[in-house]
Amino acid sequence: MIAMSPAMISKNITPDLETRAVPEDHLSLRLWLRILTCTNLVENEIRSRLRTDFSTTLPRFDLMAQLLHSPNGMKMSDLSRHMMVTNGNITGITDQLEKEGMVERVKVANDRRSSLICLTMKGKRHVKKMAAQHETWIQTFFGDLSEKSRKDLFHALGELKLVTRTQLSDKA
Amino acid sequence: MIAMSPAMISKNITPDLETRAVPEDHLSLRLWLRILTCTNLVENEIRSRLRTDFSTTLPRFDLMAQLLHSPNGMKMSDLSRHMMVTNGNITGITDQLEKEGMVERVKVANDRRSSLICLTMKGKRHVKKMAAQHETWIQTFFGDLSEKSRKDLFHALGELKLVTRTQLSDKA
DNA sequence: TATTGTTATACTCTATAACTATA
DNA sequence: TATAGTTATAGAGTATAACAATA
Repeated sequence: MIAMSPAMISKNITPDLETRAVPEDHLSLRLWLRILTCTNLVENEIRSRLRTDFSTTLPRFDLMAQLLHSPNGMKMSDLSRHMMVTNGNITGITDQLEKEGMVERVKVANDRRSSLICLTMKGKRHVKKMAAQHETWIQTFFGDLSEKSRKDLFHALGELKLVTRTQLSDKA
Repeated sequence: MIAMSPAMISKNITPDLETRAVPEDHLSLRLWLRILTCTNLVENEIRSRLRTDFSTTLPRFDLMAQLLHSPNGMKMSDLSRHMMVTNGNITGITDQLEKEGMVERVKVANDRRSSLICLTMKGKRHVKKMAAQHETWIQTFFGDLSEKSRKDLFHALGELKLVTRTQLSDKA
């Protein structure tokens, strides 16, 4: 028989990362494990669907989705920061996408070190389709949550992001 | 100069995955991108510290942390479900940890196909140290969030986890 | 027939670090 | 000196799928 895929694993069972936390553990840890579980749950499913439906991967989709909202293109260092991965990775993903005709490196006049990564027409068409589908997926996943719940969660996570980032840069 | 590591990237700048969302995007998508950003922020830092301080990786730590709360060991299929990865991966990680003397496969009488993965004494000592340190990190990251905020967030994410899981198993 | 776990394969993504070329 | 991007290297993690042993 075929082994279970992560997407299948996410579905039909209750235990997850969180299960390792015991009641005596502190709130912060349990909170973190719950965040991680939610993320893995959704992310596994998204990765699986991107592969099945569009023969692509999450980082590739992320890069193109970033570009979708930057009509004038982005520098690779910008992409690196936005996607929270190192420079060399962006080079690799860009190389692939360029080979597939999805993006192109456009030289700029004022700084000859850098170039702008832009979607081609083909890339733009393609990522628009994927992004629309992606958003539908997310809406389905979270659809049973009331708008108020989603808004509250959004704001609470904004606070979390802020304090976490503060902590991380404090000790840098 | 040395390229920035993900941990460094996470720190000193504002833009992130979320930045790709524009105001017209729907709430669910923006919520998802924010969750993802929070997770990446913390996860990158944890991965980096596990590597630096303990020469290990997140999946390896996760597996050992799971075992810490299962004194009688766990079957590999259990670990697979808990960690939300496929069977073969658990075999690989277990092989590594067994080679390092951190865990052992213990045969059980009633089902000769499976064995229980247990922490060795060495592994138990080691993971206890790591888990304590890991919890301290998390507490620091989230430390500036009030207890009420953390509790609210915890419950809200519980709801999210529930509805997401329902959605995912509904369409299975 | 179904399950547990292993193996083999191939691939993506990743960090690190040294490097080139600009600025 | 600092920045933008590339390259080389090496490794981890992953899915897929076929497989053996057992249930």
